[in-house]
Amino acid sequence: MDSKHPAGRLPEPPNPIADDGDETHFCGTCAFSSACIAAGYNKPELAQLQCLVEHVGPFRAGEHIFRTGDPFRAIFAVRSGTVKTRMVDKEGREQVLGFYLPGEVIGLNAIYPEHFPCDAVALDTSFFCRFSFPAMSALASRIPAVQKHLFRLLSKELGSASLLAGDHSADERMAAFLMDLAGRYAARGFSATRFHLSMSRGDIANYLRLAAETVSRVLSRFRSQNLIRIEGRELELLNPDALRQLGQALLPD
Amino acid sequence: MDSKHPAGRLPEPPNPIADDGDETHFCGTCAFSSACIAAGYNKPELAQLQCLVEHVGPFRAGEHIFRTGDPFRAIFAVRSGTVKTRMVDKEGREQVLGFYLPGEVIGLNAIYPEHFPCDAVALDTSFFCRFSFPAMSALASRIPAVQKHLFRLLSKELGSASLLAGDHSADERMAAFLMDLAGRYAARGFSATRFHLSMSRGDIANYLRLAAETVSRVLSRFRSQNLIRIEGRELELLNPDALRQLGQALLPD
DNA sequence: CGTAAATTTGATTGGTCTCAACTTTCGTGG
DNA sequence: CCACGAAAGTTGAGACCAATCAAATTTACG
Repeated sequence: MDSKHPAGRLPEPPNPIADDGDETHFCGTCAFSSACIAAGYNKPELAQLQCLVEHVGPFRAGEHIFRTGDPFRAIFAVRSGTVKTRMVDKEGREQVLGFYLPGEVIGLNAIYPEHFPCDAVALDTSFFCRFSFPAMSALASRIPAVQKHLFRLLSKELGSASLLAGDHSADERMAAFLMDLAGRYAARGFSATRFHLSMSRGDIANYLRLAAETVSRVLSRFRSQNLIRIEGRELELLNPDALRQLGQALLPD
Repeated sequence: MDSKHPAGRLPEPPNPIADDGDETHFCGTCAFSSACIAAGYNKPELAQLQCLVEHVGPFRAGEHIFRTGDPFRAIFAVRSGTVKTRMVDKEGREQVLGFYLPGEVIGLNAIYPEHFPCDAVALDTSFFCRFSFPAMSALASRIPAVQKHLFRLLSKELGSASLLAGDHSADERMAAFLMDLAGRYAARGFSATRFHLSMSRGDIANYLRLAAETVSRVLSRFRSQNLIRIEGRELELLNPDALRQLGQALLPD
């Protein structure tokens, strides 16, 4: 054990799987929470919002939430678990487009083409809130706050392409990736310094446009620099400031 | 003259600057056309749509349409000219996010942050239709087709990040870039095989995450392979099929 | 417990960047 | 109209980071 830390094993991090028994907490951290609140928990409109939501799942690791070419009928908020979206070109090469954590929304890029342009694959056992898009649009017409919320969701996703931008080194991209995940977990109320990487090294590499071997090497280097602790897919950020510094060119602010 | 083609100079391509005297044609190719049509050219709503549109310009090459941090109040449809959007990090390094041609819309990524997250810089003398976003939202609430159109615009832009995706060779990225431009010009009624590159080699390189020298080398190679003719910024695609083939991994379908 | 998949680590290769020099284009003013 | 300087673009040579190839090891799972 070359780690300077006492424990031989990383303790289990808090499991970022929403408690099905705690609707209020989950909804409070969901990307739709402000829309739901705007609709009014105590107004008749809420009933309509509830109407168009359907809880779906579980999906096991590797199962598809939707597939490329499926007709677009709904968007999905991740309720628990993790999802990757990906495209597969005709030579069979996979391209990972993004990872989605509890509270985040998938499927928005299907509105225009009216068919899903990518696959969504569960990385963990996952549950979702399914929002019928026609019903959601109709509601948005009647409740400006819901419309505004949808515009904001779409616009927000437009701004999140920056991890891939620029010709940055493997270290910069990896540091930015870890800090991005940390920030997104923190935004949903989970630990920002200890979490589980639901995706494989290969998926991370693919997403960051690196080779899987490079991801492994960078993580090893970060560990030897005491920037992180990592055992398998359990991660602890030991020096978030240094990581933020490393990835600053790719991170917001 | 090492070219096998008879003419010593490339003829001037059709100038993709909308004819101000031909409103109908421009609006027919604008990204908002279907919204305008949906609003109904002969209904009272059209008056409202006209109300919230303001023609702005000219902006000369190098002038800003908006700057990072400006409060978000409107989106802009390019009426004529070309625009690049870019972010500048605190070390002063520029990152080109995209190029926008006549009929395309800029500013959508500012809805969520409520401030523009990037600069928009004219590459040509340019004119715009400015759409007040609050007014547009209000109209969208009353006219479902307008709302739908905004959703589609936003979603479409989500799907257009693919040129940057993947770790592809300089040749693949350049070929895909040229074919993407060609397709977008064609969609607006301009020539798909002869057009002017309004952006510098440096801007192309930055956008494609290459060095300017690499862009220059790739274009020279394409020329020597008779895939293109290029003189300065005047471009002719001599073998679009081969270029599409080269860039297929990055192009839709 | 055994096999396949994932991960780590090492050695080598290669494509693109960097540095550098030169040419061309463009805008400006004499 | 031409001269001039600055910016943009081209081309070459060498260096370097990450990809690829290869192999050992660990982990996951039936």
